[in-house]
Amino acid sequence: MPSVTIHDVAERAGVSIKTVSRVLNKEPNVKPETRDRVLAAAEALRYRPSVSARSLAGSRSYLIALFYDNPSPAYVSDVQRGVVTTCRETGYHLVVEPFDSAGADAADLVRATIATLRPDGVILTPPVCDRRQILDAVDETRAPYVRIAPDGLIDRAPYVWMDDKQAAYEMTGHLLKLGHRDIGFIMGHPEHGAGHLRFEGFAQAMQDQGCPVRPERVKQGYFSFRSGFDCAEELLAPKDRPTAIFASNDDMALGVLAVAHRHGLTVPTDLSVAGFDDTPAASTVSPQLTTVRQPILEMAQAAAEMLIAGECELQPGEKPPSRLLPFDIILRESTAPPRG
Amino acid sequence: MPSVTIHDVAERAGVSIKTVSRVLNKEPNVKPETRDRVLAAAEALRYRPSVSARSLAGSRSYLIALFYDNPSPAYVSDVQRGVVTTCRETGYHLVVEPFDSAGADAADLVRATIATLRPDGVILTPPVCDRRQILDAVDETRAPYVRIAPDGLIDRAPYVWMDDKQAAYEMTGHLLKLGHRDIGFIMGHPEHGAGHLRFEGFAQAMQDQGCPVRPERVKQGYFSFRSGFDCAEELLAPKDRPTAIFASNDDMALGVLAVAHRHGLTVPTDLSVAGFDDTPAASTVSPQLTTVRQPILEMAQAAAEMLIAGECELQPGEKPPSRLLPFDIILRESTAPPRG
DNA sequence: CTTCAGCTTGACAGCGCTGTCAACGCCCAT
DNA sequence: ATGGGCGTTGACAGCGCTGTCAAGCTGAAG
Repeated sequence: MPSVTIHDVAERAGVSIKTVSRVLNKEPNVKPETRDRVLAAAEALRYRPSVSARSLAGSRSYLIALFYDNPSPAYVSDVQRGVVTTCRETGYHLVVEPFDSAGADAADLVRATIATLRPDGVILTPPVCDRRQILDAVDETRAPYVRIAPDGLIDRAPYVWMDDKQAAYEMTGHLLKLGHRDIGFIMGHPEHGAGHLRFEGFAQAMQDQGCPVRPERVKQGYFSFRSGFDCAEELLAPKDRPTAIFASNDDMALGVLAVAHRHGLTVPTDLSVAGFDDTPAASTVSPQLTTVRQPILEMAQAAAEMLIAGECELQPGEKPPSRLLPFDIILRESTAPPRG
Repeated sequence: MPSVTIHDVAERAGVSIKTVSRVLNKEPNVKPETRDRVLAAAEALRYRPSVSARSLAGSRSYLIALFYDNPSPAYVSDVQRGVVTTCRETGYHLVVEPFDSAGADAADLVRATIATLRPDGVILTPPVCDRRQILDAVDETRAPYVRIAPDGLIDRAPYVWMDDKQAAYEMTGHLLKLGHRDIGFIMGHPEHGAGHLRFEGFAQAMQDQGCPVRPERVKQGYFSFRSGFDCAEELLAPKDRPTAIFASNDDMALGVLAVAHRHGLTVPTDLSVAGFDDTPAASTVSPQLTTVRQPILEMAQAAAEMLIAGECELQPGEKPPSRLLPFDIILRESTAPPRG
């Protein structure tokens, strides 16, 4: 391969390869003039250090590994873009490992991948970041890792997150401020922690405004369009129905929209609907959905930053760091004051 | 790091590291008994060769790089899963590089990434695989690469594809067989080649059945929901309207559905609608969309196979290989015989 | 003018593996 | 018996870089 090596740069700059290495790694104690010569030579030769050589010789691999298991493609896509954005600034690269995190050999795959790649950091998204077996496997390799939006196990390892409860609180507040008093809520999958937090936020907001949360107004969904549809059917069929419905995610909110439509209810005039996640569909449907935007990209960026900065190489007993990122309440067409 | 090296395995098996290397790389001329001893030792030690060391010492990096620029998340997700599936069987890993392929520094990014990573293969998806600048950049690095569903430049480099024209031909045939004679067509983005091919397939099918393609029935869309919506508006507003509409992709077909709905038309009774791509939304909406499923995952798998098998390391003048994969026509609820 | 700290630089030894090449032993043909 | 071919194995030299360590130099302090 006709590739240019550090040697070529050293020769052209009239210094030793070690000095080139110093300059490229921004090590201190290099005379500015020397630095400039080296930089010029590297530039002229379009020199790019080999990741393999660096990782073999040094203590960094310039690789971040992302393990994920089938969250929505849009979610994964955002995560990847976020991570890569950060990586670009620092010469890092992202290796992706989609896999079945519930499979029998999931932990082995994680161990094997980390062992061969020796990434400087590992990123885990839900639901991978909530599986003990996987966390154990990663721990075993001693590779630094961050979890994105983990559901509990807060003290165990570093993570980045957004405040689901607060977001649900504020969204409910929005509905309340609009004048709604009778609000239906569709819960998320019982095994998914965020679902629970969102309900808590809802309940808290209602309580703070002196609005009772009527049990028959709260339905158990599963984050799917279908479950949203079914819950909405139960909520909207009776004569006595809520003036607004807050679904724990957009897919279910879409189900609510469908049911409202079937029942001849106009959204938002007859019924306000709020979702959560700001999925692409949320702004495609008509009326466009009022929802909560999760800072997915930002969380991913933050995760990569923490890893690359070395913030996740913990001493035993050290408290794992974490970062909280702000969400956005996206007001669109599906919410309005109640009729009358 | 307390990681086990090839040395440890060699010691445990009582052979030289070279022999371990032979066994792991499935080189010939190793006594079966020796092979077994080595394998047992490697197994016992849970040995995993270091990708960096292998790539530095040998001629393979065990890395595949995927460059992509914002096709839909679902598309990218499928591509990645396909590639990774193949990678897993052979100890390869996938590095992803989302980027702005139209940016001024796009080619540089490609060059730099390939130079530092030295991947054994590069995969390019639309629209990246259609940009001359990018192809030139990859060529320059002499890294083997495959394009997924490229739009032309057929002789230039290896690729995998599906027959868009034939698929559109067959889908149109389906509509025709149902009894439709007056079919509207919504074209894709003019700069996206698949769009053109799909139109050709449509036109060909119409012609073969002696159905004239009326110019006012063909609208220029841009693959977006919005553009589909607008085109459908033009198609459906007049009294004289087609009995079926074939949109070049699902997003636009969804737009058609929305317009039909606004106009009080029932799909498929009053209007048949066909899409292309089989996006997730296609089976979520009501009525579910009749569409064409692209073998995205399979194309990605094939691409990785070609790369790993070395089929893409071409001699100058050698004809680039390609693989054609079969699509599926997915018949769902949105198409039916025309009224009366 | 000497001393020593501190800045700047380079020599050198690997990192963990593969490619090359040579050595060894075996079996068959002569 | 002898030579040649080939299956099997290991020694060894790097791959392109970083970490270590020491040398050379400078300038300030004594």
